[in-house]
Amino acid sequence: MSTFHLYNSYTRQKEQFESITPGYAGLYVCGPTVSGESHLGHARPYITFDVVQRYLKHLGYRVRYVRNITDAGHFEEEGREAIDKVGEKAKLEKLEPMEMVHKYTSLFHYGMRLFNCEEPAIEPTATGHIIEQITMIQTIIEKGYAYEVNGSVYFDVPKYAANYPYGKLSGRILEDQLETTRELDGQDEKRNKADFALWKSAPPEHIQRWNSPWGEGFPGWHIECSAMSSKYLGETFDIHGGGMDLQFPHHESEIAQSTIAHGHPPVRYWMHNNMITINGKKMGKSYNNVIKLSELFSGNHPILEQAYHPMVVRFYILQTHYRSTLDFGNEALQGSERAFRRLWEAYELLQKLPSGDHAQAADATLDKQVNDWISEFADFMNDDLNTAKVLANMFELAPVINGIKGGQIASNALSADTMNLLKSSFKTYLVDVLGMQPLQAEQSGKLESVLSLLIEIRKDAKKRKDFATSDQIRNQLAAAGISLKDEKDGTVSFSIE
RNA sequence: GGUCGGAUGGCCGAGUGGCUAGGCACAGCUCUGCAAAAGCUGCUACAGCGGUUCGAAUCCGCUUUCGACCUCCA
Repeated sequence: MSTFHLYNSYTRQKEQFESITPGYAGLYVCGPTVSGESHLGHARPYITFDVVQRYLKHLGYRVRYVRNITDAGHFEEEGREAIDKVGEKAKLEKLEPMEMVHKYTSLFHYGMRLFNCEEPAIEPTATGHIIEQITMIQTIIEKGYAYEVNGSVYFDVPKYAANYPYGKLSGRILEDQLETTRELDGQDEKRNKADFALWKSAPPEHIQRWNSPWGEGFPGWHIECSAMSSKYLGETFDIHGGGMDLQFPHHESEIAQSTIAHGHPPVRYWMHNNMITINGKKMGKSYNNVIKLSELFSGNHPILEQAYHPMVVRFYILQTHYRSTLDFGNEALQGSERAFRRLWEAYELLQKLPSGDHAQAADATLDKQVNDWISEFADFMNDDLNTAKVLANMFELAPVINGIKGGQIASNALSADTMNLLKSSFKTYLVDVLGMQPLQAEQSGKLESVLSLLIEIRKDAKKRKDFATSDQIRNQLAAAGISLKDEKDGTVSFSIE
């Protein structure tokens, strides 16, 4: 596709992306609830939407990327006992809510940096926008779509559904919702079962509480995203992203609230990434199969056979289309690690190859094939962010690069223009758009000089046919995690794990 | 129970009405003092049963089966 198309969850079809303000793109992504440590499941949306905002930038948009931090409690609807999740956990851990929130926010940021996710332009917190949320709730009350009971405020869903397409995003019908009745306590407050809280009166034991026109309480879960997204991106903005599990009720409620408060729907394009599963089951606290990011990176978890580098995880995630479920497995991750190493080596090799000065390609067929593969990078990204296909083409190109280096392909097979295009495109898509980084950090130079000494000694030994010595050097370095490779041209390269 | 989405080769996965995606693993070969890497070659699958079609893994129906959402959740 020649222009950027993305799958809009709201219309259930691929649509051409057109921003509201030409040249600018607004992106809002539901951020983490920082009442616990980030886990593997968090990696998927934030890596996915990092690529979205990187690609929008690549296309020339000035992007305002907003991702919130939920640091106020979420709580049950449906009349269950209103428990502030943040407050509750805080008691268990004997922490101040803000102390706990700060701790997990920092850990989240740490994980995002390791994944090489660029920082959002704005990262608003729910607790920092209580006023905005109260104001929005007041507007909804004034418009007649919310009511107060005992210090709590609820959104009138049936009234909304009578006038607006409630349930369109998540594909459900209000009547069905009403039928899935379960008898729960404390439901009397709400007029209708499907109503959701905009503001909840805080019981005495509740730690987080704010003054409001309805007494002391705390905001409902859905209102924060509506208040903050409209504040920073406008009443209607381009893209709203998040995990599929947020479609209902969270995003459906956002649409309802914003539509009433502002008079029009809030979002042009809804994007939802699919879930990560472990042995076919969604990862979640209730399944007891959560792998925290720190465990993933250290390998310290019963499911894990080894530690996995953040870049391997990122690569693994991008090898799958974001709307497919992604099943986690050691074998798959280990495969990704090898594959990524190979791809990255080819990339680095490519940048060192001379482009030559021959205007004509000696192998016109290969030259055209390479150009086709390159031009497909954009086509695939434009087709709803098909990162899997982009990577597949890179793996088509890797043997070409390695072949030129290894001599199986003539150095003048590709024209100088093609070589230059290959170099720049590979960098653009692998590094800038997909956001990949090398597995190993830059070396300090001291280690390199030591290694070059050992390599020289080994070269001498090989000249003397003293293979015992040369093999000893290579084997002991290998044991230390440094592998040597004798290249065809007589040089020796090394890589450090 | 309601709604929705899947079932692809040893594993992970893309995708399409007809033209072997890709990766990992595996086997052979080339290169090499030996390794490693790299290159070449091989491995050709789409849950089952019907139907539509010149042709279906791709469309339709049924069956089996897995999952997601309906409740905090990325």
